[in-house]
Amino acid sequence: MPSDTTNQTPYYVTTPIYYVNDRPHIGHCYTTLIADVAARAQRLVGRDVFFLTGTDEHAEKVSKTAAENAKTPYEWATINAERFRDAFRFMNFSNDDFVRTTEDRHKDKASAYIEQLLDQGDIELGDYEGWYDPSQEEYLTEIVAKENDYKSPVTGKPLEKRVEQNYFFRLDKYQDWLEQQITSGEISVLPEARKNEVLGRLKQGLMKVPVSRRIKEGDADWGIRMPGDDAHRIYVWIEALCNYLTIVDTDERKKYWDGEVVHLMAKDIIWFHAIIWPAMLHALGKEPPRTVYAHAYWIAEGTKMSKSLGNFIEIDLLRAYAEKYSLDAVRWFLTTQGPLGANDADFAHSRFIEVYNADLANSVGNSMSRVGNMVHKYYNGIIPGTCNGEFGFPNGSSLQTALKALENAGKAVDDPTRTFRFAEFTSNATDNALRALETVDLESMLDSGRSIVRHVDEFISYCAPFTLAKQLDALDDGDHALTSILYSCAEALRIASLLLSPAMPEKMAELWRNWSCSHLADPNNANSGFVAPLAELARWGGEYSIKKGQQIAKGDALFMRADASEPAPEPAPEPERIG
RNA sequence: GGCCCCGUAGCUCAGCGGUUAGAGCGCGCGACUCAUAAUCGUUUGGUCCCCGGUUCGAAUCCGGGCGGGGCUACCA
Repeated sequence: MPSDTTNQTPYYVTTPIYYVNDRPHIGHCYTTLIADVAARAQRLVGRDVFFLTGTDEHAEKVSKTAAENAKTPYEWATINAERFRDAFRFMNFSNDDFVRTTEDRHKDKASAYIEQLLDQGDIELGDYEGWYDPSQEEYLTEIVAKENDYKSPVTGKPLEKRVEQNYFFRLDKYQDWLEQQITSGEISVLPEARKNEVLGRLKQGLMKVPVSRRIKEGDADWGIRMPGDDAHRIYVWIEALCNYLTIVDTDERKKYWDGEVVHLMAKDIIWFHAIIWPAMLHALGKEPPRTVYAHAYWIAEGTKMSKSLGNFIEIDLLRAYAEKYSLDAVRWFLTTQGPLGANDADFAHSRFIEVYNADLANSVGNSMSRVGNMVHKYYNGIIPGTCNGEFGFPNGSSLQTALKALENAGKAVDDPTRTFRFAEFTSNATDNALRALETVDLESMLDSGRSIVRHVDEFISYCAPFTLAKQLDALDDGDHALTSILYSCAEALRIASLLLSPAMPEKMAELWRNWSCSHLADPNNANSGFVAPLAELARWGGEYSIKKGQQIAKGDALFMRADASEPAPEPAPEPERIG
């Protein structure tokens, strides 16, 4: 998509709603972070964005742990939902809403959807027969049961064959439709590896899926009752999926479901999102999601995270990293080094430092710092003039003058015939970023921003404005040349900063304050929204460009270089918490 | 058991039939000094997991193997 047009389709991005009994860890933060970066990027583009996350609260175990902690299920869920809210606030996520499945706005609509499916015959009563593991209180599939010799994989006790009456969703009716939708890409299942997995499994055939649970003696009143049958409640998973629709199923928000719907999640729950949910939507007469994107997992210092090892990277460790290296650095590391593809990614301290120094301190931060410093040093921080960003062409002389200065100083000039076109370069980078964004390729989107930074660094080394600055009196055109060079560096970095801002909103807002750039509705609030779409903000020499006379303050280093020999941050000792 | 993915430079990965296989990072060297001992240039570095096959030609397609990982529907 060329940068001079703005996609007007509303953009709706979701994360799974998180199981309230979990403690917020890197996995929850990562999925929500990529949703946040995508949402911020789309808002920057100028689209109408709705970004939803929240908590899934009607699980049976929630009422159990609540009882163990002498709380009602709702009180317990509230305490834990707050932990997610805290974690997400800390991560500076820009979600437009936070759904709790215990809210009426969700329950009422979810219940209505199920009722509709019942009325239509898409949900019907039937018998569920399976191998029950009494010790774990769960059913195992025939295959799993057989593999374990019909014994509990956990306790080794014999499994029981049980029959239970349940309501079933006729998923089997939608096999052909699903296959067509996914194969054709109408529902885009990403990454490709996951799409193959889903299609492969689809070929094995679909069964009816149980969508209710019989309410047992002594059960807490928790969850949503099956419409028309108080003996059952809606199975949490089925009810939970409905959140994506319930929360935007209002007059004001329905435009988001009619727009581009993108569901993000980790790979373990792709089946629910790529198969069961689209089939339910189709049965309800709603459009399926446009994109179902399942990322892989984080591992910790080369080791898989597990409950038994207790090595989850929890929010407190991320807080410790943010404390030391800044939150935006953490966001950058997670976004660019994360498991967005099919392979798992490693959260390793040495890697964090490497990436922090290479990408942020030495590249983005340093480049902005050196340019700011030169404007400060040579022009008292006031941009003396503008430039079209073209160097080395016949009608210009700035680069030639700069090279002359190098020659006068007895310095080597590598290739005197080089040319630079910053307007074109930054516009291409912007287009590349937009193209990457369409497939949620955030790493490559952000790299487009960084490519501008690299280009600026290369340009500075090539034309050496600092050498030129020492000969302003000796060269006729010296001042004009220096002005052109510094302006172009600053303007290019300004455009780079826009492309980097979805991952690092606070740091880029800081740069804009230092450089007096008015991109934000409120310069002091990085979350206040952009004053224009990217196509206008990023136009070289356009309305929002750096102007003659604009103040460029040196400011503090955005990312101070990290010392690799220092020990890795550790989570602060945790204050007493329930759970 | 079934199905799927991955295995390419020290690390992370791109390339998926066609000139001497690439990028970023790291390492070494040179240059530079505006900048956060940053930057720029450049070198080094690879039986493209193994064995067979198809082809004028394979990292790329096919078959088989080895190694790593995933999914297999009621924990969420």
